[in-house]
Amino acid sequence: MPAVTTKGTKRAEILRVASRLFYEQGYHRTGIQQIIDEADTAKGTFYTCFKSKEDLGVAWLKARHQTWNGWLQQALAGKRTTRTKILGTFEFLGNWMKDCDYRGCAFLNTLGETPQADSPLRLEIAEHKSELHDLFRHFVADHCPDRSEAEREHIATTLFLLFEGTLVQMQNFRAHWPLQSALRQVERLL
Amino acid sequence: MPAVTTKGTKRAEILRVASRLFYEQGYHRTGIQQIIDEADTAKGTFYTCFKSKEDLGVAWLKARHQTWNGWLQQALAGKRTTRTKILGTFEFLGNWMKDCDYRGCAFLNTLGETPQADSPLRLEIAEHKSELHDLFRHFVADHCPDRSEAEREHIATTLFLLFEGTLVQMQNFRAHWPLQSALRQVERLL
Amino acid sequence: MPAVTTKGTKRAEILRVASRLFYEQGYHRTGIQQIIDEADTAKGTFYTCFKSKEDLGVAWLKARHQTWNGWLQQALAGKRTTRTKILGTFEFLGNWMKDCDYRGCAFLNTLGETPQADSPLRLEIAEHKSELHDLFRHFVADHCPDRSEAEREHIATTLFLLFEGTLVQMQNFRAHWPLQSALRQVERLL
Amino acid sequence: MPAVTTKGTKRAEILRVASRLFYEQGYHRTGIQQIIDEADTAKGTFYTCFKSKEDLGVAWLKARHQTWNGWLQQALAGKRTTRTKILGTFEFLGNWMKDCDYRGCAFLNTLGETPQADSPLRLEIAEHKSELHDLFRHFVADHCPDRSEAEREHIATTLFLLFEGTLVQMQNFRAHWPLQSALRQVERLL
DNA sequence: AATGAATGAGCCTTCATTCAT
DNA sequence: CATGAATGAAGGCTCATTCAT
Repeated sequence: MPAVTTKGTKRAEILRVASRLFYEQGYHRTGIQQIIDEADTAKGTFYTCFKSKEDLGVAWLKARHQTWNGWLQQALAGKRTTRTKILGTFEFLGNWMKDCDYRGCAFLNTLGETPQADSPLRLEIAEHKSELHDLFRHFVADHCPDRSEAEREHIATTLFLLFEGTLVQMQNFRAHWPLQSALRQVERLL
Repeated sequence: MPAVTTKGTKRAEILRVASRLFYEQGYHRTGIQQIIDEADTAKGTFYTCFKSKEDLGVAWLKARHQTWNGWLQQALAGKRTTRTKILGTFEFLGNWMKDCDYRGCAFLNTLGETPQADSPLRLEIAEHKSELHDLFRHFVADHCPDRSEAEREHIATTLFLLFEGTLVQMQNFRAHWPLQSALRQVERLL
Repeated sequence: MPAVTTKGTKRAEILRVASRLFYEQGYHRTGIQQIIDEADTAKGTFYTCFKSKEDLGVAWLKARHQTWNGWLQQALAGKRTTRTKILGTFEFLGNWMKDCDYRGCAFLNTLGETPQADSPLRLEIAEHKSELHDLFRHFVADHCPDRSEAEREHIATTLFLLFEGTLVQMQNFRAHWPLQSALRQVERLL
Repeated sequence: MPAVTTKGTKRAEILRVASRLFYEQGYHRTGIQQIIDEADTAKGTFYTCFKSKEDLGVAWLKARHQTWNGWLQQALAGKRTTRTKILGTFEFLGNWMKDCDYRGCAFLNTLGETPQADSPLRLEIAEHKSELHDLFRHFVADHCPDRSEAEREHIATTLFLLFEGTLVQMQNFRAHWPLQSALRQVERLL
C-alpha cells in the first residue's frame, strides 16, 4: 500500500531538487527545465504541482525557513543559559557557513535577486528575518528581564544586525574573521 | 565639430544605461537587448565596446564604487571630528537608502546573484567592501589612537558589520528602524 | 481525428525540411531559424524535438543513409549478375549526380565542413562509407569467390576508392567524364 | 631600411594566419574577427588588403595551390622514372595526410562547404584539381607514349580518381589502409 | 596604409507557460 | 495524476562589412 507514501511524492521531489538548485545557483539562474530533468518529471507534472515558478520559489523559502530554523534549534539544543544560546547562535553561523561552502543565506541572496518589493518572495524573506529578529528579542528578554523594554529592543536589534552583517560578509570574503569580531562584540553586549 | 566630445560616447552611454538597469532590475535580469535599445545602439557596437556582459558588469561595479564613494565623501564633507564622520557614515546610509527607494547596495545584491566565488564580479564586490572596511579602520585609528591595535581593529570591524547588517535589513524591510538601533550602538562604541 | 497521424508530425517535418536545407546549403550554412520557418514551427518546438542542432544533424545523416541506400537498392533491383550490380552501382552514381544537380554526397560534404574527428557527425559519415565499402566487399565476394581473401579485399577497396573519387570529381567539375573512365576501369577490374 | 620588406607585410600576415585557420577550422567557420585578432591587425586594415572574405578565400586557395604543389614536387625531386614519380605521388599523399593530422585536402573540404557552383572559390578548386589531373596526364604520357591517346587519358583519369578517393577516405577514416590498396592498384595500372 | 567604432542580421539555445492527451 | 509537444519571446554572442579619422 504505497498509496499514502506516494501521495505528493512528485511534488516533494520537485521541491527537494529545486531547493538545492535555487540555493546553489540562485533562483533566477535556475530554470524549470533543469529542475524537472533532475527531478525526473514532466513539464506538465510541474505545473500540476505548482502554479508557477514563483509559487515554487515561495514553497522553497517556506521550507527553507523550517529547515534552517531546525538546524539552529539543533545547534542550540544543549545550551542552558540564554547567554550561551545567543553566543551559540553566532557559533552556529560559523559552522553553517563552512558547511554551505559560504553560499550564504538563501533569503538574503534572493533579496538581492528580487528588486520588486511586492513580490511574494520578498514577503517570505521579510518573515524569515522577522522571526530571526524575534528570536533575538526572546533571548534578550530572558537574559536581561530587568532592563527597560526599549533597551532590550535595542540590544536584540543590534544582535540581529550584527548577525546579518557577519553573515553577508563571511559569504563575501569566504572567511571567518567577521565572526570573530562579532563574537567578541556579542560578549560585550551581554 | 563634436569630434572630441564624441570619442567614446557610445561606450559611456552603454555603461550609463546599464548601470541604471543593473541596479534597478538586477544584473542577471537585465538583458543586452534592453541595454542597447535604451542606449540607442546596435548589438555589434556593444561587443566592440565590451568584451562580454560580464565585462560590462565589472565596468559597472568599478564605476559604481567611485560613484558611491563620492556620495559618501560628499556627505562627510562638513564633518569635523572622526566621531561625527563615523556617525555621518550611518546617517548617509539612511539618506541614500531613501533616495534609492531601498533598492540597497549594488554590490551586495550582485553578491546574492553570483554564487561563483571566482567570478570577476565577486572580486569587485570584495574590493568595494574591503575599502569600506578600511574606511572604518581609518576613522577608528583617528578617533581612539590610544587604544590597542587589536581593539581598534575590533571596533572598526564591528562598525563595518553593523553597517552591512543595517544596510541589508533596511533594504529588506524598506524601513528606517534598523538605522536607529545602529546609530545608538555606534554612539556607544565610540 | 488526425490524432494518430499527427503524432510526431512536427519532428518529422523539421527533419524533412532540415534534410533538404542541410543538403542544398550545407550543414553549417543552414540556421535553425530558417529550418523552423520553413517547417512552420516555433523555436521551442525544435528543442523539444531535438536536443541540439548537432542532434538534428545526426538524425539527418542517419535518415540520409537509409534514403540513399534505398535509392541504390532500387537502382540495382533488376540486376541479375554481380557484374551488372557493380557496374550498376556506378551507373546509379551517374543518374543520382544528375538528379541532385551535382550537389554531391551529403556525407562527404559534411566531412569537409567538420574538422573535429570526434564529432558525432563524423561517426555517421564513417559508418555510411564503411557500409558502402562493405557492399563492394559483398559484391566482390559473390563475383569472384575463387580469388584469395586479400585479393578480393583489394578489389573491393579499389572499387570503393574509385567510386568515391568519381563522386567527388563529378561534383567538382559538374561533369560526367569522371564516370566514363571509372566505368571502363571497373569493367577491367571484374 | 625596412621599407621594402615591410611592404605588404600586413596583407601577408593576414593571409598567413587565414590560411592556417581556414584549413584547420574550415572556411565558413572562421570569422574575420579571429583572423585579424591572430594577425594583430585592425578590421579596416583587413578590408584595405582584401575586398571581401571571399577575396581572401580565393587568395588562400591560390597560395595553397602553390604550396601544395611545392610539397609534391619536393617529394618527387629524387624520383627518376615516371613509374616512381607516379608511385611517389601516392606515397606523398600518405606522408602529407599524416603531417596534416588527416585534415585532408583544403580544396575538397572547401568544395563541401560551397554548394554554389559559380563561386570564385569553386573556380580555384576546379583549377587545382584540373592541374593535378594534368600532372597525371603528363606522367602517363611519359610512361607509356606508345599507347593510344584515349588509353593514356583513361589511365591518367583513373589514377586521378583513385588519388582523390584515397585522399578523401584517408581523411574520413583517419587511416592508411586506403593508401595501401591504392598503391597496389597503381602498380597494376602501370 | 592603417585604425577601430558602428552596423544590424544572424548564430544556437533557454525561458516560463499552456494544453491536448 | 501525469505526460511531453508546442509556443514565441528572450538569452548572450558573432557575422561580414562600412566609414570617418
